[in-house]
Amino acid sequence: MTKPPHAGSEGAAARLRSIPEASVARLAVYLRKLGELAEEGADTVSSDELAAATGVNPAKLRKDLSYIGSYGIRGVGYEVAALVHQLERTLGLNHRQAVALVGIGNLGHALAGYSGFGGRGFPVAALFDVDPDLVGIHINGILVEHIREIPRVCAERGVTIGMIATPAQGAQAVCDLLVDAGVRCILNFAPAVLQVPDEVEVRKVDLAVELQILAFHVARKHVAAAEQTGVVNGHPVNGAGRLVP
Amino acid sequence: MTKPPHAGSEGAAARLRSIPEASVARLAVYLRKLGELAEEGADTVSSDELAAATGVNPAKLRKDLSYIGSYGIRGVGYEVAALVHQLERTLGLNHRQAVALVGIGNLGHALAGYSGFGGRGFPVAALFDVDPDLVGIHINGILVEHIREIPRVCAERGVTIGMIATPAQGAQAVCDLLVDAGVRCILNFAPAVLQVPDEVEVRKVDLAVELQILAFHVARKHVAAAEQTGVVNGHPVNGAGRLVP
DNA sequence: ACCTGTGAAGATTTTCACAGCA
DNA sequence: TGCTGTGAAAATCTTCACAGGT
Repeated sequence: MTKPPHAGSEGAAARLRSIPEASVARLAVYLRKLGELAEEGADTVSSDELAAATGVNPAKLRKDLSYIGSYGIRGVGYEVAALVHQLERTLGLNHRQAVALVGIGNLGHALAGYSGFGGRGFPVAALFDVDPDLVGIHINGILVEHIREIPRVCAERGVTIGMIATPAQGAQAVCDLLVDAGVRCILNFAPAVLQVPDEVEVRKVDLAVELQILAFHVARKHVAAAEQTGVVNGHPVNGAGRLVP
Repeated sequence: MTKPPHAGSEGAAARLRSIPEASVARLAVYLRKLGELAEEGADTVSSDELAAATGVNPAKLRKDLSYIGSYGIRGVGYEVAALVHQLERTLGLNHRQAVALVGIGNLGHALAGYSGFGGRGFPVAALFDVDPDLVGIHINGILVEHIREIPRVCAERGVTIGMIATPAQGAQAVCDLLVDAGVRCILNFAPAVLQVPDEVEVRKVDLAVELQILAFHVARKHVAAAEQTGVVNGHPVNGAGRLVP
C-alpha cells in the first residue's frame, strides 16, 4: 500500500495533509449524499452507487476516499455511518465553525437567513455592515453591528470563517479587518480580487462570472447547432464551423 | 504560430471552439477588470499588470488570451477597448441572454433583486415558484408565475439561461421543465445533482460545500500552526504533525 | 462473484523560458 | 528594450484496468 502524497502514516495529520484540492470539493458532495442515504436507512453503499448519485466517475470517487483512509469493505462497499464520521472529521466538521457575514445588502440578507448554513454546522455568529440604517437591527435574531466592531466581536465569538458580501469597493478594507481579527478563511462574494497574506485562504463565489461562463456555452451550442443546419445568425457556415467568406 | 486545440483558422467558430474550460472562467474575470481600467481611462495594459490585478500568473493570462486570437502588441501590451470587445464576443455577451429564475425563496429573492445580473447583460426575464403566496406578486417589477407556465413564458421571452434556487427535492422536476422549454444552460443553486441530456450544460453553485471546503482548510491550518507550537487541541504532536501516541 | 484500493496511463492545466516583433 | 505569443517541461487531475481481499 503506497499512500500517494501522504508522508505520515495515520492519524489527524495524515488525513488532513495533501488531499488534492479537487478531491476536497467532492468529499463535501459525497458527505451530503451519504447523509441522505443514512436517513433512508442504508447501511452500506458501493462506489458505483454513490458515484452515480453524485455524478462522479466511480474510480475517481474511490481514489478520493482513499485519501482519507481505507474504510471500504471489498465485495461489499462502504459502511455509511462510518464513512460519514470519517468525512466529517476530515472536513473539520466535528468542530463548530462560527461564521461572520459582512455586508447585509441584497445578497447578504439572503445569506444571513440561509438555513443551509446553521443546519450544517456553520452558525452565523455575527453580522456587520456600515449602513446606519442596518446597524442595530436583528436578522434571524442576530444583531447587525458596525464593521469597526469586527476585531472585538470575532475574537469574542471565536469566528473562524468570514463571508464578504459587500460591494466591490469596500471588500478589501473589510478583508483586512477580518484578517487582523485572526480570521484565516474567507468566502468572498464581492466581485473583487482580495490581497491577503499567504496563510489566509480565500474562495470566491462570483455569480456574474458563472453566468458569463454559461453565456459562452450558449454561444458554443449555438454554433454547434448551426453546424447541423449550416447557418449561424443567418450566415452560412462550412462543415468546420467557420463562416463561409 | 501553432494554434493549440483549434482546428479552424479564424472567425466565430475558431474563437468559440475548444477554449479550455479553466481559461473561459478566467476570461470573465479579465473582462471585468478591463472594464474598470477602461473607465479609469487606460488605453493599454500589459499582461503583468492585468495578471497582478486579477491574481493570475502572467504567462497563464497570455495563454488564455491567445486562445481568442492575437490582439496584443509586443513591447506595449493589450489595447483595452479592443480586448474588451473581443472578450465580449467570445463570451457571447454581444447577444442578450434572458435569464429565468425558478424558486423565489430566501436565496431566490436575493438573486431576483441582484443588480449584478441585469447590469451585466443578463436581464432576469421571468420568475417562477409553486407557492400560491408568491405567484402573482412582483419583484423588481417582474411578475412571479407558476412553474407550469415555464414552457410558454420561456419560449415567449427567449430565455437561454435558467437558474434554479428551489429546495433540493424540487430541483430535478424544475430542471426537466426548463430543458423541455429549450433551455440549454442552467445555473443550479439547489444542493442536488441534476440529470440532464448531454446537450445541456449545468453549473452548480453550492454554498454549503464552499463553507465545508473552507472548514477543511481551517482544520489544516490548525494542524500547520500546531506543528510550530507542538500542540493540537491540547495534544502534543511530533514534527510530522502526527498526534504523539 | 463482487467491489475496493491503487499503480500506471492519459488528459488537462500550469508554469517556465525564450524566440520574435514593435 | 519591453512585452507578447508559444513550444516544451512540470504539475495536477482523471480514468483505466486489474490485483487482491471478503
